[in-house]
Amino acid sequence: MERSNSSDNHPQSTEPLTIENHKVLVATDIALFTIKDGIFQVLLIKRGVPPFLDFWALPGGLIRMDIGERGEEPEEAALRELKEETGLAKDLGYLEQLGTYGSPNRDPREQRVISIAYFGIGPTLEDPEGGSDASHATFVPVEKAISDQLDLAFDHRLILTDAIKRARAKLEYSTIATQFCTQEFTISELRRVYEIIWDTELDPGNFQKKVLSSPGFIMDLGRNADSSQTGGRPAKLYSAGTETLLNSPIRR
Amino acid sequence: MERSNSSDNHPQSTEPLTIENHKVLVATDIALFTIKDGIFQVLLIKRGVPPFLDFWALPGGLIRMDIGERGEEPEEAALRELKEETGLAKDLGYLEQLGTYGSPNRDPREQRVISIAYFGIGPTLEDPEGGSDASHATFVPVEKAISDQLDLAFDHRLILTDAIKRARAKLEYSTIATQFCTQEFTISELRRVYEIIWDTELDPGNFQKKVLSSPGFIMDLGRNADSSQTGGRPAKLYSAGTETLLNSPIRR
DNA sequence: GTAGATTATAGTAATTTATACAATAACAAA
DNA sequence: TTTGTTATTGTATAAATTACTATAATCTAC
Repeated sequence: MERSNSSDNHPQSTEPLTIENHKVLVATDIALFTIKDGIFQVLLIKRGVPPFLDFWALPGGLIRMDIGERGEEPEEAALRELKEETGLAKDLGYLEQLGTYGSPNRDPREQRVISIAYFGIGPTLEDPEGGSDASHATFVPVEKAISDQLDLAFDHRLILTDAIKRARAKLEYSTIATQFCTQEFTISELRRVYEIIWDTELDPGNFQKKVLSSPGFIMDLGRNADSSQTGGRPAKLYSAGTETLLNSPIRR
Repeated sequence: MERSNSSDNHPQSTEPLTIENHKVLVATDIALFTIKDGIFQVLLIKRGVPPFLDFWALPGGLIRMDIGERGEEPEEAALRELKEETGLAKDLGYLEQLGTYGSPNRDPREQRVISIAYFGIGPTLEDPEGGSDASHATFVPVEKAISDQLDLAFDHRLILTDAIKRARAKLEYSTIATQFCTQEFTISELRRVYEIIWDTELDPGNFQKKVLSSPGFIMDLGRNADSSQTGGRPAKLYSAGTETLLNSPIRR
């Protein structure tokens, strides 16, 4: 229940607080994943301003109240900041809310800031370049990003860890793997998405049968891929199907 | 990325905004489920103040900044409001974040309010009673709660619909069903949780085997339930196990 | 006490699904 | 044309699921 009168008793405080005192800043952050050079990677920016100057961070920023009648939609703010900070031009293949991170001490500055985090997937993109207030934006292998090698700002290591878990879990019971592929792809390319993100090997024949028996997962384009680079029998080309959830999961 | 200087250009506004202008109110809401009288139910309160006076709503309220050093943890705020509004004394069996609802027009009042929604499960509780600012709190069958019979405040029908989906999905691959049971329960009681929430019938023998072959799902207490009320062979008593996720899902 | 009803639990055969691996197909390059 | 490579199909086995049967342990009615 939400109310604008805060006239009730405040046992741990003697000063009466106005409604204004309960307001907080709301930011968004995106963990945007891709597969580049055969490696599962996440988009990070290098911070150019304090706090956490020169630390790496997920792209994001404050929801602005001067856009639209009553401020931005959170998802809209996340996409705007992503484009401002990374110069990313294309639309994302996938975006969903990951969760909200709101611990009182997650931001060291005076003002309390909570963040609505998003989980996104882009197809292999041109290497983005730093925009407005990011001195650098680049894809980083996820293993490196959560390792000790890299200093991540705020609670972004926690957010990123959660996002990686989400990605690995969603591969199993949803069709999001197709979002890591180009618009036209072969079943082998789709299989390699699973192999890279799960760090495992899958049997090509069994994977083929499983994917083809999942209605709405992929659509046969009736054409073959060019095999002059890869060698071997040319593979059929497919595009992403219409279903978002799999009726029976892909197993590791 | 989060920053406290908002010195960048604002294309859709001429007035420069201070950081204070970007702050918003943050509320929490809980969809708290239980099984009562053999029916899947959710805890609702009847609002006693505008807006949405006399509408039904999920328990919740603003995160307070005058509790703790830098204000409350969101989850802490959700539990505090739940207890204030419904008089609920016991601890919950389960609570997780559902998602954040932040559309600019979700609250009709002047101040923009976003809400972090939670999904919770309580064992069959004594009927709660209205507390501080709730004129009435009661469990309502979920089908009735999302039907046209009931007027729900704000976007609480959307939140509740999402929460019900989450409950139905989580039964399949997690052990949360045990949270709908009393501390000691029989396998039949556990099966009835699935049957009630999924509105389906499950084969008792097959369910038994499935549950017993899922490591960490339930723990045998070595005692039998009293069968004088139910008739038939007395069932073994179990308590919730230590695992939270099932390796192989319970199917409908 | 016994018969019948009721519920729990165990067992079993048929079916379906998954897995491991072999066979064939379609190309490129030598 | 032969060889190498990858894609795709097939197949035998293993495992899991499903539908159903059998047995066990209690209660109630007589």
